[in-house]
Amino acid sequence: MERKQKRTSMGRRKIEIKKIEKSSQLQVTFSKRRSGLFNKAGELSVLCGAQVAVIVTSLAGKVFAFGHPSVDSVADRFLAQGNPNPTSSGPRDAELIRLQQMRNKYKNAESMLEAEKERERAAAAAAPGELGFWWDEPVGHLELHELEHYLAALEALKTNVLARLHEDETAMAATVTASASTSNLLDYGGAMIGPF
Amino acid sequence: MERKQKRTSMGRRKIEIKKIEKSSQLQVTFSKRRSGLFNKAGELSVLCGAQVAVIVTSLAGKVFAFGHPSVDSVADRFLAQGNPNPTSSGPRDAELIRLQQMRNKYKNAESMLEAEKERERAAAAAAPGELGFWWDEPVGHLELHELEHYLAALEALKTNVLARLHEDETAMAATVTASASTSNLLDYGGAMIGPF
DNA sequence: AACTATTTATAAGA
DNA sequence: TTCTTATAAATAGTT
Repeated sequence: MERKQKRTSMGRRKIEIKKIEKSSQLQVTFSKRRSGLFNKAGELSVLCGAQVAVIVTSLAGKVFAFGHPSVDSVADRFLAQGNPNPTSSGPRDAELIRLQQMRNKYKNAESMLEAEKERERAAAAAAPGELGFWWDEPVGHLELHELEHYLAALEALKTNVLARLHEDETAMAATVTASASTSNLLDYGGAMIGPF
Repeated sequence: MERKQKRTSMGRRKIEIKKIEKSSQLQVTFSKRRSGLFNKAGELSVLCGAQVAVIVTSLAGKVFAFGHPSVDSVADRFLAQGNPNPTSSGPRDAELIRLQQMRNKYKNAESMLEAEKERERAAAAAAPGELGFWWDEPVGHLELHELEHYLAALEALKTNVLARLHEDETAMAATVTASASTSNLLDYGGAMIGPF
């Protein structure tokens, strides 16, 4: 079909990866790129059967999180197989009980998202070979206090990550160099270790 | 400059977003897209001053996580300002004490990454206007048990997220529709709520 | 929110 | 895994 507008755009231009100063511009870029990031995360998850979780907090304190599959479905699976008898003792079981308690507490707040979850389950059922699908949660104005929970979560993850790394110390040492040298993450000053 | 090779590639081709069956190709795609995802996350973080955390678990059980700024530096900041007197009581303080304990435990395992962290701090110092930089952790063979911790972390996050949402219930209801309708995440069956 | 001209990310192939 | 190349996607600047 014919075009009635003259060319109106200079098109995309290259930008430096540095903090955007203009607030309005930052806002729109944040929105666009956050969408893009979540989309990429979703594609990675689907294409590779990977579990993905992304958490983004804007300068203004708004928090967005995204993940696949749903935390709930996966948690259920692991709790079911790893903890047949919640009252038995031992460190591992204690851990599981705490997890279970956490889940119970969580379930109370969960009901309000029941509709959303149901929709997710339906979508998941339609995709053969997949166990569940994603959750994508937004959080309102996040004050500093709320971030504590976010940090606690990452803290807990990292604790486990580091403990695990300690066990595999030797293997890790061998892979650090190779991976770091090929990572474009270094462009931003980040360090990359792995994979192994 | 002249090119001596004949054209050798058909170039990139469009693919469907569905699970890749061929294992070798899945591996390559996982690696490339994981890099791309982390890179995007880093750019978003820098461009918009956003806090970003990404966790990816491959089918094989390898886990990669990435975040900005470092969990540690941000946690320190919030603990310091939110909990001037850890021995005072109340629900909030109890929460903080538990968090503090978690951090202490974490610090024990932390030392082995000291070198990496130092490098990160240096990089952060070189970037004016930034508070810290990223951590990017790999974890070795992650068995089902280890995933419990990962899930517990996400669980904790979600608990808080949902509790927070409950407080802002009215505001949320108004934004669900608008956001969901413009999200390409729906292409994969996901539900998007927010932002608000 | 839509529109393009470009820049980026990447699927294949070597 | 790494490099190349052709193409698909993402997105910066505009309207």
